[in-house]
Amino acid sequence: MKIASWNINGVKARIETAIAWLKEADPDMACFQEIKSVDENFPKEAFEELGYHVYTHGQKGFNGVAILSKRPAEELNIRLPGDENDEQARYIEIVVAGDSTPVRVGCLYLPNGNPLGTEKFPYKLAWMQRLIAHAKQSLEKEEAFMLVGDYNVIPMPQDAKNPEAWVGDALFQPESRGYFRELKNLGFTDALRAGNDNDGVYTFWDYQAGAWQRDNGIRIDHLLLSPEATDRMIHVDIDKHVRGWEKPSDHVPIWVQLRS
DNA sequence: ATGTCTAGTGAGACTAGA
Repeated sequence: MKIASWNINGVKARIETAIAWLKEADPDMACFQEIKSVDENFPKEAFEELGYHVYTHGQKGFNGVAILSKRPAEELNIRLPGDENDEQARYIEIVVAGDSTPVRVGCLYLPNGNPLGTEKFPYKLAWMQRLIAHAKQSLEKEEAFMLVGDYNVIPMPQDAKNPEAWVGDALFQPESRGYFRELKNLGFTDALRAGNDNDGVYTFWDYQAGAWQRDNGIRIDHLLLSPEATDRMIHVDIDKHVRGWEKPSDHVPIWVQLRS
């Protein structure tokens, strides 16, 4: 089972690019972030034609997450528990049947948190604490479980081309990195780092200042796998070439193949 | 440090968010 995550930066602007990638990559499940669409306007039919069941949790203007899955959801949960006043659409989770045991996938768009000194940064940290609490509870189920998405966290200096440029940024604060580490240390495996210590592995290149042409990237999209999912991991990769396509998102897809 | 993009509003020479 191939499971992918991709911040598409607007489903309306990205529909042709997304369809081209789905046809090429043919994932069994695709988790999208930043759909920037309300549920009613999400182009479900275009994805259903490719054989996907479509689950969305959108809002007007920005944020928004969606999961496309060839297998139907046996369970669907939206919103991260822990704050009933949080209106931002940043989390959707489904469970599908695997060939042997169920697979639970949470698709998340973690708050950016910039600029520091505003309410945005404490919101990010509070959201991360809620994610840790939810992850802790979910791990107790001892399922093949994964938390995938745009974490807006650069875990280590080697995850940025120019780490010094990110020192004052919410994506690279000690608190942000600390909570990411705390989450991972609950028992998850950072799929990409399971067998790859290389520098220069990125998932995001800014639209500005020729970041893509200079390979000035950061690794902020992550696949965190529970022990049960990690045991079934066959391959993980980043579809870097998609950043060079016409009308690209500023993020690229990252995916993992699990033994079904 | 800043060479951009997306959606929304309302029809911008705009703004917010990233």
